[in-house]
Amino acid sequence: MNANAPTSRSAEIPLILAAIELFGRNGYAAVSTRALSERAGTNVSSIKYHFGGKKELYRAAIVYVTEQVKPRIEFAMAALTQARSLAGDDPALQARLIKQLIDNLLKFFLGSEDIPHFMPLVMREFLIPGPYFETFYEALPRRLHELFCELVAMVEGSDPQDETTILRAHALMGQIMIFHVARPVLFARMNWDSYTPERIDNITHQVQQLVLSALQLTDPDVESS
Amino acid sequence: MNANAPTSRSAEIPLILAAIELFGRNGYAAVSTRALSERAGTNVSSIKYHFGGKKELYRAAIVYVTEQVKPRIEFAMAALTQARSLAGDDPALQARLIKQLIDNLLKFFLGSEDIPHFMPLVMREFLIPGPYFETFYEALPRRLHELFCELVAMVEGSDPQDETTILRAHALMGQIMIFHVARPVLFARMNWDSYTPERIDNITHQVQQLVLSALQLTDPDVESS
DNA sequence: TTTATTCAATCATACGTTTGATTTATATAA
DNA sequence: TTATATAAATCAAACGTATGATTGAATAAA
Repeated sequence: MNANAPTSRSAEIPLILAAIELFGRNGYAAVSTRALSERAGTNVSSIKYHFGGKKELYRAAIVYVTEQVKPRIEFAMAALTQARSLAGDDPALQARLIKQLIDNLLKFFLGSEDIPHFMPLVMREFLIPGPYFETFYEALPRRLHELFCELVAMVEGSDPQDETTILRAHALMGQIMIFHVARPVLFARMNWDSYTPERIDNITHQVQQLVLSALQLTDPDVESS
Repeated sequence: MNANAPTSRSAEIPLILAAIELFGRNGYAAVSTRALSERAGTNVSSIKYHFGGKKELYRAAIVYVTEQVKPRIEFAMAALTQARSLAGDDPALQARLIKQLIDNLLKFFLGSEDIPHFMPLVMREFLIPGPYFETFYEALPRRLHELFCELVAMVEGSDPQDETTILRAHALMGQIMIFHVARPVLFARMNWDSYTPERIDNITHQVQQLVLSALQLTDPDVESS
């Protein structure tokens, strides 16, 4: 029983990776089974054999991405829960927690990560829900959203379930998300064609300052003028 | 010479409206010429006759939407330019200007407007640029972006062309945009299925407070506690 | 052998486009 | 007004192609 024997089920992962890439770039309808199998280096019929059809391959791609990203979110949730008990009522610690989270999220959304090509697919499902939105929503955006609500509730001393808290957290998350979502617009405006590390650093700093300011926190790492 | 005679060229507008609706809802590749012509109540071949093909119909839809929305943005730009000279250094007036703009934008993005169905198409082009992104970008998002940068620059006393100003304005716009863009996520989270006027009011209020706070302005319409 | 996987070839269908005839509108002249 | 010529617009039908799905033989592994 060789665990990484490439013989059996060898076409499944290549097909899923091709699906993540092509569906992410062009959308479901614009990608043909032939294009998928060609990118994966397999025969067209392996899609039916391994998954049942094009739709099921799309679903498998979403499940795959979800399972890749889930542990990170779980980890962040756990870390936050732990940090929350430490941060307590200390505004400086709260501010650092928020800065850290913004930094992580922006690197996650904008940076070239180790799992390279899955973001477009995630975003597509995020923005234009497909038939498997539920599968995806429960595992990813919901957790992320709850995470952010916990933070806002902590700072403002409110209930993380409150409508107001959720709306405010949602709005603040928009400051991060828009840099991924409206990328074409920002790039056209700035004459950019990629997010370099320096640009991400600058964006991170500006967003951190805006969010801290919005939450009436002062940055503990900058002496006030 | 009856100006509104429905006889000649009567299939053009219905086809464009069908294109705005269907392309907006399902994306370019997922919509067939037959579906378009059926929705418009015309024959398939009128697409070739009036526009040249499916691609050109898509372009016509973008141009149409652009021309519908452009005057509003021009008007808002003019109003802001005028208001800016009045607001000057008065933080209270600046705050009211910002509140007003946020209110307008959220109503525009979330509310059921007079031109009812074009928002999904606009957003699609916004998020996933098609071959006619340039046409669209110059007329809409660019103006909106500049508008917001002007405002931020006014409040912070900075140059509207500065990278920092643009990034901060971009981030703040995210607080508004996300309520349109991540609509499926928010709805799933809140168990909503539409933006009612009350919900839009609440969202508007929260975003206004967050943006004012981020820009270190106090709301002139609320006495501080 | 039995089972799992790949492959070239084929199926019916849906696609965007095109055709050629037909209908409708407009203009001109008696 | 009516008749007629020209142009504009619509239509049913068909074109060739690409699609997702499927087949059955071939290959590999247990």
